[in-house]
Amino acid sequence: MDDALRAVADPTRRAIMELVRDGERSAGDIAAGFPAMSRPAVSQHLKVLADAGLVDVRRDGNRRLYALRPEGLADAAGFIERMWSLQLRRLKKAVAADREV
Amino acid sequence: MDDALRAVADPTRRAIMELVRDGERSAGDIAAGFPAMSRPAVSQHLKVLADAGLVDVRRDGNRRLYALRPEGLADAAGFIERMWSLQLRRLKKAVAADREV
DNA sequence: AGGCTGTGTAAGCAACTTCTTACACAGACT
DNA sequence: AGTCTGTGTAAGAAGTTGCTTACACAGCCT
Repeated sequence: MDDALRAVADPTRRAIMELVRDGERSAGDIAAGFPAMSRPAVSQHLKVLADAGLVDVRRDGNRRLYALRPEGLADAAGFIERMWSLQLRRLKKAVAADREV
Repeated sequence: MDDALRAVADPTRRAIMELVRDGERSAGDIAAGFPAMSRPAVSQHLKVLADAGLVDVRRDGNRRLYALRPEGLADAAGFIERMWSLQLRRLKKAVAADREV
C-alpha cells in the first residue's frame, strides 16, 4: 500500500492510470498523451506504476502494452475506507439524534 | 485532491490520521506516539495534514487539538473508486459470461 | 511579573523525486 | 546483414521533502 499511495501521489501517474483504465495502451501511445514531457520521463513513471502493482505490462513484439491493475489499489482503498467510516459513524449519530449534518 | 493524496503518501502522516481518527488529540499527545521522531517533525506533519484539509485544528487554551476530517479524502476516494470501477465492470462481465474470476 | 508548559516556526542538511539528454538494445522490415 | 521503430536505462541537474536543532511565543500558574 505504501508503494501504491506513493505512486498515486503524482498527478502525471494518476493521469496515466486514467489513460490505461479502459484497456491496454502502448508505452509510446501513452507518452503521446503528455506532449509537455519527454518520452523517457513517462517511461519512468510507467515503471513506478508497474513496481507498485498498479499496472500490468505485456510485451507485444516491439511494443509494451500497459493496462490498469485496480487490485493494486486495494490497500489504499482500505485505508481511505477506514478513515471514511468515521464519517459514516458521525452520520449515523446525527440521524439518531435527528438533526442536520 | 492533489494535496490530500500527496499528504497521505507519507506513512507517518497516515499513522497520525489513524491516531486522530476516533477523536481529538493534542499535538503533544500525538507526538508522543512517535518516540523515534522529534516533536517539531510531527508538528510539521500536522501542518501538512491541516493544509490538505485532512484534519481540523482547534485551540484549547495552551494546546491544539487535532481531529480527523474525512471529507478531505473525498476526491481521493473518488479517484480510487473511478479506477476500481473497472474491476467491477470486469466482475460483471465475468458474471455475465458465467465463469470464474 | 516571572517561570513553566505546550506548541509552532526558522534554518539548514541529507536524501529522494522528477525531469532531461544520451545511449542501449530487441524486434520488425527490407 | 542493415536499418528503422519502439522502448527501457544511465547519469546528472534542479527542486522538493522530511528530518534536526535552536528559537519564538502564547497561555496558565504561582
